[in-house]
Amino acid sequence: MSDPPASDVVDYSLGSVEVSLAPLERYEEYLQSRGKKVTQQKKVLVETVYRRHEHFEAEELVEELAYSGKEEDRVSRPTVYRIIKEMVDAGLLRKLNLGGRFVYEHDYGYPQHDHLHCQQCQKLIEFQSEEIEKLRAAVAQEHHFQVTGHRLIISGICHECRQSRRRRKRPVDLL
Amino acid sequence: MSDPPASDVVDYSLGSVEVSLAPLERYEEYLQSRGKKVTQQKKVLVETVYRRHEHFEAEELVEELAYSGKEEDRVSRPTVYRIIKEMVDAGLLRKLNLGGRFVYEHDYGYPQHDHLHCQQCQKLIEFQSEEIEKLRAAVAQEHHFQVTGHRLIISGICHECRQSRRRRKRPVDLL
DNA sequence: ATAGTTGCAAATTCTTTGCAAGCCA
DNA sequence: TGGCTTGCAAAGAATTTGCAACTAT
Repeated sequence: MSDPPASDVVDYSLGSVEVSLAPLERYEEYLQSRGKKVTQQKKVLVETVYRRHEHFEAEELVEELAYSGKEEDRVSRPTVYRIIKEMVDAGLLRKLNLGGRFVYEHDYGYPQHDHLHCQQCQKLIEFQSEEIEKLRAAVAQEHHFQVTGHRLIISGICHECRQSRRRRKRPVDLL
Repeated sequence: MSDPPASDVVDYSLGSVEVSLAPLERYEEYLQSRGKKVTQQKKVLVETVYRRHEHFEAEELVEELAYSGKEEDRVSRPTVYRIIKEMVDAGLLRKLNLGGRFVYEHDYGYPQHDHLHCQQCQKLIEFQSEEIEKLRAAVAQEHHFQVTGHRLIISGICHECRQSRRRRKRPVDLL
């Protein structure tokens, strides 16, 4: 462990949302409300996951925690999976599907957003748009559907990859 | 096998798109252009998948084809997976992620659309909206991103499930 | 004390691969 | 014929489960 983020505002790419509790506190609140326990492993997971704002896969976390510095901070594979799932339920993490792969991202203290997914370099670019909210509401009303959320992933080729492609496609390079 | 659909227009929920070739013909065209072969198994898969317009999972198809009527129409598990993948590449099928599960749907002769996913009964409701096209284009331009497609799934509770929930929640039922 | 938790090993689920035999162009 | 395909059995990757030991409350 080490100093956990004080609380609220952090400097993330899309900014952040005002939250009154730090992730760990919020998680503890969730756990207590369900009669679940706050363990060393859960603290390690929250700390590790919130130490940086990046999308990650379950197995990446498993590897990182299998050989982490202090022995007391090591968490087994099954437990990593169990806790990740609990964190998703708790609203701390969000699970995304990228054409077959699952990645997780912060879902607490972070604004609602969607993604552009580069099929070439696998990069994820976040963006926000209020239009989607409206669209959601309109479609939902039409179908008497009660919306709880949505997932929008726009796929294609990012700026950088387009440039390298263009470069590779120049006549001179093709000969 | 049995009589394959004549060609173009069929009566699907969202209507259909004008296509000049029947799915099988289109697939054959794809195969020929790549020096791949048109086999009995591939014909069976296309016929089975296009016989009805429903979302299905790979394993459902495997089971259906493992015990199908005529012995000559049986297709092994690995082959079902291989051909499904090829059909996706050929543009006949589209692969969707539903929070952990993969389902496939027709992607040829069928209009572009998105889904409402009921978290209660797992039902998928299709809908169309031109708004998304605009949104896609706008976001893409802003990020110099070249769009090839998108996936939007709005999740929540469908009309029917809302009603049964409401019923279950009436005071008299709660006591 | 006691119910939730953990790690380990084994089991599952879904999908893919190696390879010899078979089939289409 | 020659190369793409198939089926079978086995391998894999990702995730989950049974269970005895452990720990937070």
